[in-house]
Amino acid sequence: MLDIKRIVEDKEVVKKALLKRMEEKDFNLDEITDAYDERKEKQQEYDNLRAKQKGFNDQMSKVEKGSDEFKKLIVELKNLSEEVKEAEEELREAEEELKKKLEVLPNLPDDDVVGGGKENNRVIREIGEKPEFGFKIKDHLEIGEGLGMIDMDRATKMAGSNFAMYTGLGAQLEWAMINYFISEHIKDGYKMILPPHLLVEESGYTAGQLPKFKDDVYWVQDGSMLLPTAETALANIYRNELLNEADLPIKLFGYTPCYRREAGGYRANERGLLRMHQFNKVEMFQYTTPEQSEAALEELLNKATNLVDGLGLHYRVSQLAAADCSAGAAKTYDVEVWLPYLQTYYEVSSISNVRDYQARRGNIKYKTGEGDNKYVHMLNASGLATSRLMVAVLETYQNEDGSLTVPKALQQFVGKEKIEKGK
RNA sequence: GGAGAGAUGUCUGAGUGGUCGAAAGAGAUGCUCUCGAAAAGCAUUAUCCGGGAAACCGGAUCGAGGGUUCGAAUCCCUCUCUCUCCGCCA
Repeated sequence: MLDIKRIVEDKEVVKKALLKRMEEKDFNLDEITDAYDERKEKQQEYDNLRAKQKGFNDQMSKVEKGSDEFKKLIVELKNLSEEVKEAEEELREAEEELKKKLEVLPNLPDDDVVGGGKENNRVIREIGEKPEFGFKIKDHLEIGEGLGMIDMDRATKMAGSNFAMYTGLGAQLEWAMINYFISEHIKDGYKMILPPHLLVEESGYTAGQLPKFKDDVYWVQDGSMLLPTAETALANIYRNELLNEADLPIKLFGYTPCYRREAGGYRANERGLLRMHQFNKVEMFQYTTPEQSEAALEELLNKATNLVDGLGLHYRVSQLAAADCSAGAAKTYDVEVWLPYLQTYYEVSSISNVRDYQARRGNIKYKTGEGDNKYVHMLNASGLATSRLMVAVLETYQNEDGSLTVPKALQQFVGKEKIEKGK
């Protein structure tokens, strides 16, 4: 949620920032400031009427009940009461109207974020080299299924399309990655969280996924949603709470599966583990002061790339153009690993500074040393999405004989250096 | 799942229709005292919206939403959550 005052005071600046990620026809700031003025007016009317009404309280308490004077006052006050109720209703409507217009606006991109969509994403770092193979390589499914690590057919039988089942060493390898990430985050002083997976609607709203993405999440019968990412949970830990400045930054990470309907459908080549209704992800999260958040974003980026480095995969880091950032993000980096079979880079981590966007939606503040209450800044970063990394690991570490070398960092967790057929 | 009790400010907790944004205590902060600290005394101590340069003024907020009433923290209804007892169960 954007700060309405910012829109009122700096309309042109806000407009210019939004134009980096939206087309002019898709938003209208004048409508918003009009709605704000309308609300202000309705509030004034209501406040005045209420003040008048409350002014009679003293008098009423002193007049004898049932006396002529009492009866006379009642008649007058009944009318006033009606007016107050009308004004209250109008105020409520004006407030709702303003909120409705305001909450659909995405965050303002940072100054150093370029405008436009995907095509303007800027690769800022490229690490390692595309692996060379002296043989015809297989895709991750062929390797994984060949080694008994993944069973797509049976997963589909029990769950429907676009679900995967990890079996045997496949499950162990997936879990090894999670373990590896967890141990690194703990080393870095991040606090581990295992949150609920079913969340109330309000949580989706605070994280910024609702109302926009209501068709992309799974809903269960009593009105809760299955979280599409641990971020949704981690962004709600302190909802409606007041934190202390001394406690910031708060650094957390959580592991959950991510459940997504992927309502848009699939591209033909996104087979196997690339886009699933359920995938595993370790998510990092920080609550900071406004002054701390930019450094925190860089810290999270470094943590994410360190993990990919540890796996020995080739990857690049992109800074996303405004329209490619998720709605809440002011600035986003993507870490994309190289997939040898598809000959393309795929996102395994998205690192975003949402600044106070989620904090406004969830009313999350901190008390400064001076005693002011200010909105916290919040940052989220995958650290990392393991199911997609599995694709890169399977393809990058495949051997000509169909076996798989286990990346060094994972060997202690898998208990093997190599995965071979039938062994 | 059944029965009951409850939800008030940073915390504990009083408040059953008007003078209540809310007693009292704790905590915190400031001042006095002190070489310093403790103790003691005094003072201050919610957030949001609107107006104002400011002092300050008006309004909202006592779990959430609705209702009754001229008037609601207080009465009624619904919901959420917490606690106790019983049942059931990883």
